[in-house]
Amino acid sequence: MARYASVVVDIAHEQLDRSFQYRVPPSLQEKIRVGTPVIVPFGKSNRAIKAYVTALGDVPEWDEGKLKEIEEVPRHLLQVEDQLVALAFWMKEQYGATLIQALRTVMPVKEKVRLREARRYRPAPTAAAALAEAKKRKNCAARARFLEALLREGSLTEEEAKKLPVTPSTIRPLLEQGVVTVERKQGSWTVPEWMGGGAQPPDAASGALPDLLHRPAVTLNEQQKNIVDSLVEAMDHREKKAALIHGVTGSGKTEVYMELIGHTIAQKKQAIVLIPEIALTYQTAMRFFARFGSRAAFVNSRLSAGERYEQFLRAKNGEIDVMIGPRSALFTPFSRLGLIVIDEEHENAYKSETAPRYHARETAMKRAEMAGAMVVLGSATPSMEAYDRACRGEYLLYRLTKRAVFQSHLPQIHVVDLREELAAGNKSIFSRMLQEKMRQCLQRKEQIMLFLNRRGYAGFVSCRQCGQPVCCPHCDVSLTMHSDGMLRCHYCGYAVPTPGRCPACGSPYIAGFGLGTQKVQEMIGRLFPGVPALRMDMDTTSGKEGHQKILSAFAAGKAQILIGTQMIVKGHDFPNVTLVGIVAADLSLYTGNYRASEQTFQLLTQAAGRAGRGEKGGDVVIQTYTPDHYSIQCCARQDYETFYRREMAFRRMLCYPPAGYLMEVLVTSFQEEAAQKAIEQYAAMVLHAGDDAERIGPTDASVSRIKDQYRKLMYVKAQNRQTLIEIKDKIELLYDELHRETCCLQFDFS
DNA sequence: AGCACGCCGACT
DNA sequence: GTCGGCGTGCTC
Repeated sequence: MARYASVVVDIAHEQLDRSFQYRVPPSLQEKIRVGTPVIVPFGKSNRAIKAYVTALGDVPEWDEGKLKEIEEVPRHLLQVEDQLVALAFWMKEQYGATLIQALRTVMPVKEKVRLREARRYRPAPTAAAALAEAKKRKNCAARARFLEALLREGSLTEEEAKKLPVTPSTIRPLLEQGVVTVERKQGSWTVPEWMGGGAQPPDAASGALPDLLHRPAVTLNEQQKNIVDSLVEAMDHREKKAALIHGVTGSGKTEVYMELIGHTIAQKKQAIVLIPEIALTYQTAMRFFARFGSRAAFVNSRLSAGERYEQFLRAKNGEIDVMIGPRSALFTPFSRLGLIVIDEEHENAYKSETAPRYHARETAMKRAEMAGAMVVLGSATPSMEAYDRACRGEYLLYRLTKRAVFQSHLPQIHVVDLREELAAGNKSIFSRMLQEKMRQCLQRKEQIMLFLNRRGYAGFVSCRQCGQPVCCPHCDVSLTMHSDGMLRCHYCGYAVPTPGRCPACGSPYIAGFGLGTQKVQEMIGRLFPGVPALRMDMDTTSGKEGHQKILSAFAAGKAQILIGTQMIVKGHDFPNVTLVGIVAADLSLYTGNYRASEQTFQLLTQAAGRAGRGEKGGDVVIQTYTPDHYSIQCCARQDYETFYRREMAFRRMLCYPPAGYLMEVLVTSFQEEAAQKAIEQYAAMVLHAGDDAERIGPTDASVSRIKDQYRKLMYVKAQNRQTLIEIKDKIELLYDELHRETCCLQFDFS
């Protein structure tokens, strides 16, 4: 039995973001495990606070005399929080991260900076008098400073107060006297500002809620009805823990989700709906409000921390039954969770980019298992992982093949071989077919989307003489040419004017390569003078509001052509779009990632789905230099099954996921030798691990330096996940022992 | 975060 | 001397 326990204290502050060791009294030894919530005395006043046990041991890591004793194990805690903490432990174990990082992920409320932003000081009516008083007295300089600024500005944030400078110990007495009030930004269940703002849930005032829950908002077609019936059965009898709905774009998956959520609520349980951030539109929000009224709530990255906190609080208090949001909504503290829906399950937005690099799909499965809930996945182009599991019977599998929208047709897809275009003397970036279709479409006064998986103006600049591209001195990536004549690094923002001569060999034969949205826009301008074309990519707009503006302008018909990268094909419906052009499908096909084919298939299918959302039908033109590739062929025939089989064969052959498991080990350091040495030691360890693990690398990462940090990586493949986790644990131990000081270590399971 | 500690000027 | 305002630093 362990005599000492390390705990993390349940307080929202950076400086407390570490563990403290306590003695475990004999009476509690049976009860205390890693992850157990405990009450401990803390600080000079020994106030009792809640903490979680992070480690157990028999060695005191602190002056033993100063160690305090754990007070108690609380009896009836909010089980939700404890469940989420357990989930954090699981995530740490599965994905590799510090416990603190994992806890922070599941308890996003505790964010120091954000909470600060949400707080505002305002002067009370008595403030002016208090200021005069403070000025009279000589030892109240800070007080006067604060009150003066407050009266001048009307209100101050905590940040602004700090700059004056004024510390909390000056403000506290003023708050107690009521001279100053503090205002926390209150969230509300109205549609948030960023979604068009202000509107109220339709039935909020009428109290017509119970009625709504039992009445289907729309009539379901036969397919939808069958799926709902079967899933309700599965939910009630706990036959299976998960299901996958493979439904073509526009086949009405949302209606199925709504029914299932309605059923969940009727069972007095709660539901979480995960949506890729970009797909959460005003229309979607209104549909949920229309059905579930104020029992539904949304979270979103644009919400202030205060608003988000408010929503999570409402969830904890049982005031809501449905939470809709991006992957972080998975950690909504519902205590009676019954259903998790993951829409567009294949989206890579569900994979976290920061430690713990969890996948929302896998983590949802774990949370559902803990809570006894059901997981329902939906996609028009299921991920290889999900479809593989469904095929093997781990998930129930359903298909929705009919478009629910009346009279809408699947688009006609044409594949154009760009090699033939060149042979025929067409040097334009638009094939003859695309040009012709665009012309016809413009004549019919319909709209066109041109899709390009690239950003910037003309890609990189390289020398024809020596072949060297112009690179960023900090990041070792090629710089991208922009229309203002500057070359920019997409990682660190480094910018330099386009050189007239090659920096490497001095040759004047230096020029740009590639294709960007700006270039496409220019070509459109030349081909169709006077036709308004909008462009949307990372460069044209700063922030998501800008994107929204462009999309609304296009939807309102202010332009006939929309040119853009991935972001234009996700989630938005434009009924007047009858032509979608994919300028160069190859751009996403040869990125050097083993998922490139899958991503291309998904992207093309999605882009194709944008055409003909109205009654008019539509055309899709895919331009490519490799028209025979199965991603393109299967997309053109709208044949997911064949794509899946071809891709799965490829994955099996090379043991890539989901046929095997793959772990990336990334070491970063300001000192190149340190990173190199560390990765080599880890590599040697994998070799000794024997078993079924296979090592790839180590090598420099494809971007070998970012912001002056060197990046070394290796991959480990194995037949089962546990092998990889064991290797990960060993590497973590070695890292803690030897490289902690000089390097950062990250894992990525894909 | 929340609290004690210690420094400093002001006042009985 | 003592009191209150104010900044600083620590919490096993």
